[in-house]
Amino acid sequence: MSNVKVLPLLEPALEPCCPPLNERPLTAEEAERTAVMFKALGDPVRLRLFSAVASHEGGEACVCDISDVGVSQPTVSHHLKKLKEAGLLSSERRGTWVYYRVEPTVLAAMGQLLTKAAAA
Amino acid sequence: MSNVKVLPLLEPALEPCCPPLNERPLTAEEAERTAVMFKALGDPVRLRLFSAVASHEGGEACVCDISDVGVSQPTVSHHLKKLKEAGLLSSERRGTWVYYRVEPTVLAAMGQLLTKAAAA
DNA sequence: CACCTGTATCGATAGACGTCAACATAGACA
DNA sequence: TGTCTATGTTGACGTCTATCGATACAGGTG
Repeated sequence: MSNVKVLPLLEPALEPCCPPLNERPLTAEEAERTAVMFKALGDPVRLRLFSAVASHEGGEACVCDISDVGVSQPTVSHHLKKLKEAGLLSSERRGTWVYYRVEPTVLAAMGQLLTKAAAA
Repeated sequence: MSNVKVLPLLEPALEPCCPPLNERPLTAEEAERTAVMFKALGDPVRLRLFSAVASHEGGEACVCDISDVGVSQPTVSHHLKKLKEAGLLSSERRGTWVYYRVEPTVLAAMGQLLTKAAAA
């Protein structure tokens, strides 16, 4: 089950998933895929976890490095899973610890959705 | 009630609310404010409405121009209110119609949160 | 004034979501 | 093998939220 590909926009990988938000109205399907990513960042705890990983040395961090966000350990695990399912983080086990790292491609795509829209 | 200021990051207006997501871990308060904006775009219907406004001529649109997203009129109104409360849209009544327009400052700030993080 | 159209609000409801305690799993080490 | 630590999963519970029909409000027109 954890092997299932749920990354919403890594399949095309060439296109940033969707056009900038001001180019044309998004289709229902485009909106569905894109909303998953924004929703993933739409929770304060997830935003802190993501920021903690992104700002950590090398753009990756062990769960033990970032789990001090005021919620229980299962909740941290749950939120990291959500971020992973949204394609924003990837994880890798190295010995005892699990390391999460940011997916820069997806991050850049999201950013361009907004900055290109803001510029025009 | 509609005059109440709920825009989460228009008060500073100088700073993009928070540092890029990879500069340092967000504080709880920063995450709280920022998550509101991402959450607003984390719904497919809202994303379509926002994209419809942003891509409309002049960056603004009447509700009647964009309300064909497959949900009832009260639901459209509800989502537009959410986007407005998040600071992403502003509205103005002109005669019979209400026009919504994008708030480019906020949009750019969100974009930089992501693009600066992706670049580094 | 009455009536029509466009938009917002109210109240209810079903489903999604965040959270936790309890338990399960994976790897390290003795 | 057994035990300890780190992380993930399960199940339950309360709250939030998306949605709708009904209704209210605003502005134009007659």
